[in-house]
Amino acid sequence: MTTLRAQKKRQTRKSILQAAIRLFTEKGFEQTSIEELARAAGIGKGTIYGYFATKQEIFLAFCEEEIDYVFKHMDEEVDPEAPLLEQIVALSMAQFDFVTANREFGRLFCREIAFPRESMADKSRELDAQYLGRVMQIIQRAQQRGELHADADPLLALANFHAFYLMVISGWYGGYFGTREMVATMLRALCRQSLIGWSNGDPGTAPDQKVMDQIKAPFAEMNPAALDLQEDDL
Amino acid sequence: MTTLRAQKKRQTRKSILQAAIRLFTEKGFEQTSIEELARAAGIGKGTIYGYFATKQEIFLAFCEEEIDYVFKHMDEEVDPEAPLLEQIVALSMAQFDFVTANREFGRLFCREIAFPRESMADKSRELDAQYLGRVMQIIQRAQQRGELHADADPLLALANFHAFYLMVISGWYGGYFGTREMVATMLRALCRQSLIGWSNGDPGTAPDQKVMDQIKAPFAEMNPAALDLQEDDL
DNA sequence: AGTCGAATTCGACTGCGGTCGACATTATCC
DNA sequence: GGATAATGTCGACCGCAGTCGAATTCGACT
Repeated sequence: MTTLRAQKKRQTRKSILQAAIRLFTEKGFEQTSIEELARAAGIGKGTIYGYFATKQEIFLAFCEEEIDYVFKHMDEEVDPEAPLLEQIVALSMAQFDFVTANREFGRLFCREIAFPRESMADKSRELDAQYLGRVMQIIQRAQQRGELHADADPLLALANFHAFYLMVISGWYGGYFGTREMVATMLRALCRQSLIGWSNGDPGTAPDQKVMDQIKAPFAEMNPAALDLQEDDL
Repeated sequence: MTTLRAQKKRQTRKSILQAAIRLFTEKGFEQTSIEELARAAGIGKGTIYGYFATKQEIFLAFCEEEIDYVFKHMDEEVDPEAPLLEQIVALSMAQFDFVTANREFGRLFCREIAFPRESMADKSRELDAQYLGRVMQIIQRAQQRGELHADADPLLALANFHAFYLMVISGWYGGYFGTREMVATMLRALCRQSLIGWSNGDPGTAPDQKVMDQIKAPFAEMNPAALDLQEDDL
């Protein structure tokens, strides 16, 4: 018995999401007010809060829709028989491209995923499970075909690669890696280095030294220079 | 010639920061309104915006004050002669303890540091340079005394360890690591594993298997289960 | 000292996220 | 089918971050 009420509710929820997709894409998340969204969905402002508790929650629902779409394509782009390093880098960079397609959007997304507020933790975990699950799959396949040590801990490997992914995105937003190429190079260098400890045989080609130098340039002065305290207290 | 104006300006800035430290500590960042802050600092609301462009900026300035204080103590706790693994873990966990002393505060801090908005990028870089600089120092010392391969790239090592730090904090906020012990164990396991590839000789004792199992438990079902798309479109 | 321009202070005002309680619609029970 | 409870809907309203222009204070120059 799908009651009339339940039907309407689903319909309204969909209207909101469709309006969200349109407006967020058109004018961005922060630039779209709840009132606007409600009007576009053909309902009153207060009604929205019967479906989503906060604006952030609408954002996450929006992401879910988008990311479903993206992952469908992503799966086609990663060759399941390529070396582990290549698969990891390809998948991570695909995710990176999606996230940073719109800088502003990506920052909000990363914040919500990496450091979710209590109330969003479940939704957030659900979302990056999409990504983590795929990495895990890649790792397990690599282990099955003997590319990874048999006694290597897959979960530790997953955490390892996920850490690198997080770091390069953070570095991108922090301005440490200015270009996509630098991000890719750094990611690959990190994964490769760690695979030396994890894998049997050659983990992959070394990173491009020119790009690495480019990355390093701004860190020239980071030796012991970080300690200059000001003294103008009281 | 320190003009009267400049003196007043510095004084007012300090009043704001002192009020911020008191109020943010007492009732939290989100619970403190700009108006309140202004009143506590003995000035009008609008005046604050002559000193800080946004509320976030006040937050970062507040963090700066706090973190200066924390780092002074932190330096005393890390033994510069201990094995690299121990130093990295000790420093990272000290930072972790500081950041998560107040869960709410820490989340805002991490978001601002890891994924800063354009306008905050400089301030944000300046802040984590405090942390990164110390890690770098530890790495370089380890390399000098031969614990790390001479041809290991220090910057890559820095990125490597920073990635792990970011990941465990993110995991903590995402609810993957419920306790401090789990965070420490995971961090140590990751660092140790990567040091196998980086270092000469034994990188350190293996992680506590019981805690690792504890961490793994929730991931039992993460094999290929991440792919269930809903089909209620149109 | 007196005057003018620049810097600073201030609170009323705007816009927005989120709440609330009055009202409307649908389900349930006799 | 009619009465009552449960569930949805709505926009006026609240609190707060950030803006703006009028008013005030300060420094420089005569």
